[in-house]
Amino acid sequence: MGAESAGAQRPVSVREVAALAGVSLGTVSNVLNRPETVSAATLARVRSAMSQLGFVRNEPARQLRAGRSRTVAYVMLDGSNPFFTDVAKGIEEQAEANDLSLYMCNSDNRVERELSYLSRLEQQRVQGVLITPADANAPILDELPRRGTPLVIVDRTRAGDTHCSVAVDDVLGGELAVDHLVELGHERIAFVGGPLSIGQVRDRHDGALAAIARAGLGPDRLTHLDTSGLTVAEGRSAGERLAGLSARVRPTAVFCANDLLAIGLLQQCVSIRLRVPEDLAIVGYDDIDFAAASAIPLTSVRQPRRQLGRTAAGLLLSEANDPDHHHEKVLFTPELVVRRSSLATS
Amino acid sequence: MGAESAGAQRPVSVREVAALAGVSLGTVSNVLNRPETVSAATLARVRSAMSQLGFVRNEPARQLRAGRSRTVAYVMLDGSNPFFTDVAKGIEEQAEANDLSLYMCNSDNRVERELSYLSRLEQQRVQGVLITPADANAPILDELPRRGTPLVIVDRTRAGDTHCSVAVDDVLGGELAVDHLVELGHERIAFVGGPLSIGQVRDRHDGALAAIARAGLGPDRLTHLDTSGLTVAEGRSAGERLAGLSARVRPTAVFCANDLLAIGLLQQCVSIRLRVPEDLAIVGYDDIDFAAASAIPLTSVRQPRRQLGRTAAGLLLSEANDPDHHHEKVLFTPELVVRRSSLATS
DNA sequence: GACGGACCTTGAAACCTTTCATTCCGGGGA
DNA sequence: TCCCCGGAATGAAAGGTTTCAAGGTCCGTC
Repeated sequence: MGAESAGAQRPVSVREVAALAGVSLGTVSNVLNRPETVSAATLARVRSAMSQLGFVRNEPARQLRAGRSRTVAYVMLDGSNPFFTDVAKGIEEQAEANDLSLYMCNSDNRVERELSYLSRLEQQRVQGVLITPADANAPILDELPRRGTPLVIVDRTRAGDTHCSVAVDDVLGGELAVDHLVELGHERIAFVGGPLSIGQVRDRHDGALAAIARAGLGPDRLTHLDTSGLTVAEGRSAGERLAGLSARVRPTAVFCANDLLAIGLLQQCVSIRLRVPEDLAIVGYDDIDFAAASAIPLTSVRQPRRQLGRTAAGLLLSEANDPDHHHEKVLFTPELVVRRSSLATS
Repeated sequence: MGAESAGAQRPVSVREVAALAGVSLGTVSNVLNRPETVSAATLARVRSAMSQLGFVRNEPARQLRAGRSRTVAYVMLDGSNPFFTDVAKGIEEQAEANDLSLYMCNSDNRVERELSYLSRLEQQRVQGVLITPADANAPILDELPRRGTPLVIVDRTRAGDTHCSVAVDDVLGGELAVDHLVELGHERIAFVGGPLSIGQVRDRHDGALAAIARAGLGPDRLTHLDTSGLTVAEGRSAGERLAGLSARVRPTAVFCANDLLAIGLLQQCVSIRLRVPEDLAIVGYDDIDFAAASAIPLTSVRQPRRQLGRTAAGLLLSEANDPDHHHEKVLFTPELVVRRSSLATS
């Protein structure tokens, strides 16, 4: 059974369509690309031949001839972090509006995968690449545009005016979070997140330090609980380490580098009956949808995710199509959303 | 500033590499595809010419000549549902192991987007398509394979032996969930989810009904709270509707068609001080990572997500490469994971 | 010194589409 | 009746890569 379906017969080309319709290749092409120049009768005949044969345009051939593709790509840092899938939605909106396909690739925070995707995309001759890089200083990020593939950096920036980039002010975000905690009277605060090699983490940490300093507290008041990634599991493990400390030295508040960490941490706190926010106030970062839905609704630093994506895609299209495009760095402002996890009320 | 960077100069072709290295086109091609047949000296010369000129292989041209691409695609139903991104990871593993690129597309549950992606992918001549379809009966799902693009259905099945598919027994999953609630003594149960046009929802509902019947309860004991989608927000709104009922008629337990709904519902319950599980037991579906991390850890029906993806990709590759491939339907068994949200203990 | 063979390299053809200068055709105006 | 014109259709060329049969070179052997 099903044996007859195995044969993937050679696909139909314009040549065969032309033969069946009794016209030349050029006419078939005109039907596809400039139907208004073809007489009604011919149009109908060719179209009927197409559907009769099941003709499908060969995009690679088209692209080879045209020299440019109708595709952009987004290489995201972590496909299972809702923050990035939301950014991707913004990109998608913009791509759709311009009749482009969007390919999403997930580097999963691994530099070698990022490299492999970028090289593949370059070979595909995509119209441009959006990327949240694992390593913002990777040389490949320079090479692509130099060789003709526009590239926009998303959720990161980079010194120099070699790229467009769209980001959110992570230092400010860190300040907002810790300012809030300081205002609530906390004086022993932990920063949970890592590795610091991730730019976003470093910036948020710097912001936290700045806020501590501005509050007149010593830098020793900000403990750094390092993690090896920004996942729920890592948050849980940070929670264990925190729980191991005696109440006297334990921080009274935690600022997590993202919401996944915060959610993991929160979960661990709940399971060991550490009260949030009474025993430990928690602030996350990103304000993903799950933040509001977690054990104790999470105070978090919100970033304009959709808009980030839309803007980035817009810049990419400009770079790809506008001959006198100038690189531009857009920096959005984050916003603190206060919820129960940081408010020691009733 | 930055003006000199605008020029996307014509990319380098093998022809220029050959000229610089002083060899023929064929030799350059050999260097790329069969380096072992080229003498060491020539190899070095050609490679140096390549890097000197910044040569990048033109994949569309390659594909045109070769007649097949090195790419597979996954069209997913909802990019912001962690379930699907986890499935995607499984697919990715398999693709990576076979040196294929994976393109992810997000149909966002909209049939017209699904159609548009499928048609684009077909034109791209991808090696095959994995899809979790919005409409499992869409005729396009037949047309693609008929015209030569293998297609595997993920997390759904379909009558007939026209496609490979990989799914999880959703009817059984529904039974597991409701069996559990019935065993706990619940006799007024609600099923939250919709629209029923989504196959997964229908099957889980059917399973729930079967369990109710098997327990000797009338079908009226299973209320259906319809939703217009499977999102956190819809779950919240279902929670509001539930809260509007007086305690006498309100169900004592809820089975949600997926975890996003359950998380939204849970959040709503917490905020209106409906106790979970004492006043309302909740069971979700998918066991996404956030399920364990939610307000009250969520009882949920676990599906082997990664394996689903891996297996599906494996079938796709078999269909694309094995001349005597036979269509196969794989059905995995779900598993109930019991957590606090359904256990009325201390 | 000629021959066979191993090892490299070559060049033309093919993949499918699009473009564009050219040809064809019928009709209206002079 | 002839010419010209516009609309419609044509066909060759181009785009970058890969394949493959054929050609070339060098060495060892007889």
